[in-house]
Amino acid sequence: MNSDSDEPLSNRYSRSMSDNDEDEDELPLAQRRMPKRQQVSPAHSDDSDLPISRLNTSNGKRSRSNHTPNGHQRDTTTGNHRKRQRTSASSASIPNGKMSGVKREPKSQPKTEPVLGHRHTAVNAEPGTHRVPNGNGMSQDAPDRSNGASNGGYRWWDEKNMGGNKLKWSTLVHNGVVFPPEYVPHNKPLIYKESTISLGPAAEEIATFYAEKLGTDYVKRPKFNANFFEDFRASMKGTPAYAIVKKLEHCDFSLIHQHVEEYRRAKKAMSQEEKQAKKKLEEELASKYLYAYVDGRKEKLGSYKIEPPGLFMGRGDHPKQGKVKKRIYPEEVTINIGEDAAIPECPMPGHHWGAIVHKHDVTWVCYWKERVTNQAKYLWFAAGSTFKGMSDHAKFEKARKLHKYIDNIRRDYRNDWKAKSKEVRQRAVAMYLIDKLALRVGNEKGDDEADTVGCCSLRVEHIKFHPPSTIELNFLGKDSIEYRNTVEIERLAFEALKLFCRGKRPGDEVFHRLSVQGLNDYLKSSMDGLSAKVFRTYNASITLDRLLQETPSDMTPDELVVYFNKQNKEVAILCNHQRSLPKTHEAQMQKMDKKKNEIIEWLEELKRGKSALKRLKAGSSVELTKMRPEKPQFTEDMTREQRAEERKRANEAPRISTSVKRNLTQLETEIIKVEARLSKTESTMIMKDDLKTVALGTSKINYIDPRIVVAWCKKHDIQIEKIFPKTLQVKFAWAMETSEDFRFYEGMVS
DNA sequence: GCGAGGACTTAGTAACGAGTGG
DNA sequence: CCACTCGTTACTAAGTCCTCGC
Repeated sequence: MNSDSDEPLSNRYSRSMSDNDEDEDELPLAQRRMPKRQQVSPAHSDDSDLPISRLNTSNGKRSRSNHTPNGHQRDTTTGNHRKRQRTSASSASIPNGKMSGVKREPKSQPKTEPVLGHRHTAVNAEPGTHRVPNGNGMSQDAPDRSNGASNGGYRWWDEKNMGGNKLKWSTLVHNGVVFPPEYVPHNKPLIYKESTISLGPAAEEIATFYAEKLGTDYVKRPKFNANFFEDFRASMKGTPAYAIVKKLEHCDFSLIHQHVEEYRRAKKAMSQEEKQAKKKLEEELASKYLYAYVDGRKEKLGSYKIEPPGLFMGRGDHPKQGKVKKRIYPEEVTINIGEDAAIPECPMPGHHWGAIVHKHDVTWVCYWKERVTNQAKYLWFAAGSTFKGMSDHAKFEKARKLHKYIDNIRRDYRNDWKAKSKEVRQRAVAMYLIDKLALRVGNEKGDDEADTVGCCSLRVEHIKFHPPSTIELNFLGKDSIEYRNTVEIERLAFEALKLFCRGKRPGDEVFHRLSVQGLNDYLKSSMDGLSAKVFRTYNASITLDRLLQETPSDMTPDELVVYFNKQNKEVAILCNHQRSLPKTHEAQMQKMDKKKNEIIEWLEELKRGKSALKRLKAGSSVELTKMRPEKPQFTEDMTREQRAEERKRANEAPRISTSVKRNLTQLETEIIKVEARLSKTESTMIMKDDLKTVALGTSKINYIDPRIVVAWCKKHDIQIEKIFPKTLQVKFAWAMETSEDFRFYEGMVS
């Protein structure tokens, strides 16, 4: 517990206003700085305080929906204590919102001299000097010892001093990036009130974006349609269509939609050779652009393509969904490259790069501003690159380090639930929720973004209290994914939380005194580099590590993989990683159910036969009735469609009763086999239904220390490819040599 | 000290294509 | 062999966290 005197005056002031007062009129202060507190000394901890899996909660039900769980929008006139209006104001800071022509430097100045892109004029380097040997700077092909690795097989994890540098590279050479091709009009008209309207190329392209989305849920959303139509109509300005096309309801995109469908069909129906040719073309392009040289090493990029134009597909209730994302031209793009490297030729004739910079402290090769959200977009290196690998490794080492501090941190936040200062109490309860429930921290969001929340931005309407100490959380989190969890929490935290909500309106923030910055600043005082997101990584990884320790020893490899996925699922549920219900899920379940019933039917027949046989003398056999599906009757001249039709008919036809003979030994072995098949079918069904809305991949890619997986695979003699697909093996190349003894929370470098 | 925005990670989904079982 | 499933990859939106400039 920190004493008042340790605090800056500003905090004391805010405390005097709020301490122990649960006044409903209490206004959030603009200042939400947290007091510094004494350093927590590291200590080892036991295995207590595991995060509680969502499965064990009284109500493990989770669902997903596209609407606000609470069914209503926050009252912005009364209950809005949130800082908003960030982006709208900022977009105005760029005059006219355009960059073209003017070579504009991105706001943050590079450490090295920036060079505004004047039509590929080489910068800093005198012509012809300090250049990589050949013209394009990509000649010195380092030998690729990589085995498909993204970084030429460079084993950075063998180096003494990996990462940690402010400067990320000394030399950077690449060939630039590729732009989406110009639009080629198809001249299919729009139908408006039953007459055809030919659109100019600009409007036609936008209409085509929309036609591509027909059939999806997006076009059912009023906001999506309204935003689209506004931009669509604006694109018609100056053409005759502008005077005619006034309402989306009267627009019929079916001719364009037809064209889109035809194009899709044709693409699908391409011959093998055509597909090959296309693939080859793509590979040729990739061979020029997909790799860059970092300090002389060949490193793979994540992508070399500027995003093509289209409609902005914002998730959830995004205010800007449906708006048109315009085509990006080189003038809007900033290239980051080494001073000595040749400046890549601008791939679009008649255009030039927006700017060329030499920022050694960042890892992107190109940057532009996306005009709908005003967000910066970058092209980065691939997941298996040295940059990403090092940073991934550092992320997990940081999470492992947290283990040394976690006991103290938990002890402290429990103590702080009783603190005098409300800010301290709010911070302590928020930390508890972040730790226990693996919640995201929840930054403030603007009015021009979907209304989603995390821990710090939780509102009163998101929590229900069920005494003595159970809370029911229901809110939309990242990507507007619903978080729904009813969970028992510690009594003191429950009481504190209830107090935070007392007298507030539904739209008020629960932790109105707490800021993300304040929370993270405080965490840093407990452990160097600690921030809220580390808890998610830590709890996800340590949960899996511990669960895997309990692996039964008598499992077959197949069973082990199933077992792994089951534990992986626990982690995914902890992190609330969801996916949408697969469209065919219901049908698949029905199919499996049918199969299961058929197995049961056959099993009963076998058992009936067995008991019948017992009444007969040894060596005799019995007649059984086996139901077989009808076989499809194909003829030579049948078309593809006819064959499919026939297959379907046979499948749906009543099964044919056949008679088979079995003796006792045959029966007994078959019963065992069929029982095994039945149990496998049943467990697959349960698993499938369990996982229908759970996404396992996200935790595997982002939260689970890959060394845990590698160690487990080695220990149980499971091939790594059963757990990690090829791309993950490349991404986690640094973890592949982990020994089977590896434990997430032991033996880490401090 | 604060807000804006820059840099980077994390996220779900659509498209693709390899594997598989009838 | 062929259709269908399912795992994988590509894509890009949406978070986190920190720095920068006022």
